[in-house]
Amino acid sequence: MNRVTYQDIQRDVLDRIKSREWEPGDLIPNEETLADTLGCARATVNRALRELAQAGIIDRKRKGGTRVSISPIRKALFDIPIIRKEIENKGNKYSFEILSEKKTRLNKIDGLSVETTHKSNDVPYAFEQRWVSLKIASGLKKLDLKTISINEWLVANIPISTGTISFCAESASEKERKLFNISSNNALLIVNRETFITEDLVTKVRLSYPPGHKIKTIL
Amino acid sequence: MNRVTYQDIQRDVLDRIKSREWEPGDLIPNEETLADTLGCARATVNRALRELAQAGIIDRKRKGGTRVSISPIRKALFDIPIIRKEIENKGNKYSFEILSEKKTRLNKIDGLSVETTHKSNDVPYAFEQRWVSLKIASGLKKLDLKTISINEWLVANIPISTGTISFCAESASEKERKLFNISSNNALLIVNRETFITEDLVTKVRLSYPPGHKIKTIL
DNA sequence: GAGTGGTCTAGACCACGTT
DNA sequence: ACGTGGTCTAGACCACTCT
Repeated sequence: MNRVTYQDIQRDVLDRIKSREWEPGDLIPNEETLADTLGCARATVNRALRELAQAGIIDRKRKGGTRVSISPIRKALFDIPIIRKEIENKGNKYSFEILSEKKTRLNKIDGLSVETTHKSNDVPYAFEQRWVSLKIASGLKKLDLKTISINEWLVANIPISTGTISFCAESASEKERKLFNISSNNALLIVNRETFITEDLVTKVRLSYPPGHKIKTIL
Repeated sequence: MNRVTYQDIQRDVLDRIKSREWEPGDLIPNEETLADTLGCARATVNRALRELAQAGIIDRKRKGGTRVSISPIRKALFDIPIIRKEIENKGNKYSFEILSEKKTRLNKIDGLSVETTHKSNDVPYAFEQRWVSLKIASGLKKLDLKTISINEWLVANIPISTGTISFCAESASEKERKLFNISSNNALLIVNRETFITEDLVTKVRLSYPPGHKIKTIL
């Protein structure tokens, strides 16, 4: 007699939804009933359903019960990798080159503006324009910059942060056309990121990828 | 005497990481020790840490213990909205126009290929090229197509699915240039999606957005 | 007021991975 | 072999929200 696991319960519930035994909008049995039916503790049912609710498959309300989500919010979870790892995971050699570096102010905050080219097997892979708050960058030595990229230094040294990210498409600038050696198809994928530590803007990045680059995920 | 909640524990752990009491790579106390220290049950600590691990803040291994993540995988969670809602949320009027529709085969499966323009206040907002499996599309009446878009019908009627999504940038085709009325800056943001129900490809979509369109999220 | 999910507890056993 | 996290249980009390 095997125990019923929370994953068993999730499979069971998903199967019933797929088979349309429970349709979108339907109320499903409450935790206690399910626990009795399935022969397990209520806490186990709770964990199974809580996670399904997190995933947007079902909606739960105290007293209101649990329903199959009517318009499940499709959520896509992206991993934002360190570019070095992204390249090395493909079995290629990573390198980077700092094109320029100067002090600038952004929103009246002193910072450092840096332009970097990330390369895969010595071929330009992405172009990065970054501003870093000086308060943060002060911990960043010239020596470090020779060996690791700013972003990697940041993620290794700044454990927790929040921020925004957005994707868009732009035509390549003259500089980018030269860098990526492109002519006709000049549509670049642009990723913009802003990172904050408790209200303070730490760094702002614009990454551009050459035509053909894809960012993938699983729904 | 208030009970210690799993959220209290999460705050406590995050504070210690932010204050660098626990630095990236450090081993943190095991569940039992933490439970004793904080004065709560081990299960409560477990839930708190399990969720932080899901979020990529810490890494956990049986026997190996729990460490502050060295290179926290930055995860970005996107909501994939129904285009109609995306437009209506901006306070604009949604409409769509079916440009073409014909039977085609994809990977030896019979299906329907449909091209649709989604409009915001009657201005083209996105161009959709979609293939839908006929097995699925058979439930989709001509009548339905007049009132709701295919995608909306699908999310309302197909509760569970998995799939992939990817972003890239492409130059506008002749058709897209005319549709969006663009000339010089012709970089489009492209979203490709494939949706499966238990191994079977249900629908495959390519959405193109005109220059300037952004897809945003919070880290 | 009553029903439902949300959470905590104390104890137990198991699974994995390091040693 | 042993230490750690992973999970289940049975019971309890609480918080929300619908009627």
